[in-house]
Amino acid sequence: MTDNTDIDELTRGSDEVLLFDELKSKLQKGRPLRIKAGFDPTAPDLHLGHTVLINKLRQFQLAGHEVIFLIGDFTGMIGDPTGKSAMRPPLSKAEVLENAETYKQQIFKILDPDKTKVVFNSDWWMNNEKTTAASVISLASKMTVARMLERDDFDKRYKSGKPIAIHEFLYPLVQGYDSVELKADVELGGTDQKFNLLVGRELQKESGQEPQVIMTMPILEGYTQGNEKMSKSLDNYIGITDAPNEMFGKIMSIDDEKMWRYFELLSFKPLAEVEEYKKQVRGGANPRDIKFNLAKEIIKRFHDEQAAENAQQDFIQRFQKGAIPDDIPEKTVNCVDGRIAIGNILKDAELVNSTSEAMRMIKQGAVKMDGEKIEDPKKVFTTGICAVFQVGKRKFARITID
RNA sequence: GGAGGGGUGGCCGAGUGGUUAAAGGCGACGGACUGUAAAUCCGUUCUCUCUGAGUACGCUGGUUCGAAUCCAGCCCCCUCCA
Repeated sequence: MTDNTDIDELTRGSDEVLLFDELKSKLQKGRPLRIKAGFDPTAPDLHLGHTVLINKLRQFQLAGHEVIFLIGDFTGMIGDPTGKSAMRPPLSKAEVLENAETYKQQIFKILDPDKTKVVFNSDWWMNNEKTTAASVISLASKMTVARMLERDDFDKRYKSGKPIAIHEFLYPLVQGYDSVELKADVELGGTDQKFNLLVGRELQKESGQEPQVIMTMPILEGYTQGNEKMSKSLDNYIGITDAPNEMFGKIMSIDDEKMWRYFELLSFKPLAEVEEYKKQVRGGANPRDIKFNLAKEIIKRFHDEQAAENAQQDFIQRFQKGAIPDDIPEKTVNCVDGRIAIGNILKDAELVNSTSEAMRMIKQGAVKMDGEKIEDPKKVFTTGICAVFQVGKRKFARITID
């Protein structure tokens, strides 16, 4: 079981722990704690941002605690308050189970399947005598509007006159009640979840349970410029199913400052070792080489050691020595009358999104064929050619013209 | 139910009859420089059969030689009053 010297690692990277002393005393109980974390049922396509929380679960798991992975298939219907009101249509049981499988495939690269309990909150929210409309109203009676408006998101919207739908108030209550149902000792969530997690504490107190400790984890920034959160819609994410080379490249393009954040939140290396890296950089080591370690560790986690090694070699070949990578996709494009223009080749091979973009790329000197720059945007090719086409530094395809 | 404000390109946001594929910013992309980092500089950023053409400013229709800009109807969003 965890001893107190581990508490720094256990709370590593966390944004807030409420209450820290309660966590300490819970850890001293000498029994495995019940660690809860909830996930949306609709987005089983995880990226590194999601894994910040999962990594934290892993830490608790390694320390001997019981991890409860809650799939919010009922709360998912309400839709977490984000301003877009509207209930989301419920997923069918089959869809939920399918998504759960996808989740498992992904999270078990980090968590131990034998020690992870996966639960669905529809189990106690739907078709269950305990939770009738009357009990929901009773639950709602435990919270006041003023208290609800303490939530930052609600507060801002209320003050600025933006609408808040009534059902949005139910979300924190429902999520909070989940903690009662699960008798959670600790609940993990993103910083944006703080309010919801606190509601869990309140409701547990109401029902005579010792309140859960809440630990919020920061939202990981995307790997591209700026500090926006990593998300699919901003296309600044590193997916955990990304191919090794892609992962390697993305991690290498993180800027040096942000790299430390990634180390703190994503690496399993002890804090002391990370400190050592920082010292090396201060002493003049090239941050790129430190970043190599990060990239390899992450790829090893989601692929394997060999893949990580290969990705690094490929990276060195490609970017330090300017070679063409060896795992480039094979594409075949068809021409109409035995002829096809360069713009259409690049578009059909998905190297660009439109022929207009192809034109621009050529004008900007970004297009190469077998390493030779293509200057003529109207260049026409005929059947039977097979060559490596390149757009910019990253996009390659071996294209056969058929 | 009444009064008012608003819907513009990935986002923010100018533009109130023509020189507007639509200022500016952000983001993204390409090039230079590098460590495919950052910063910086230059360029690009609707589509197509690309020195030309076609679409485009919530939707539909109208006025006009010409509309994102004017008119009518409709849809959606917001504010205040009840």
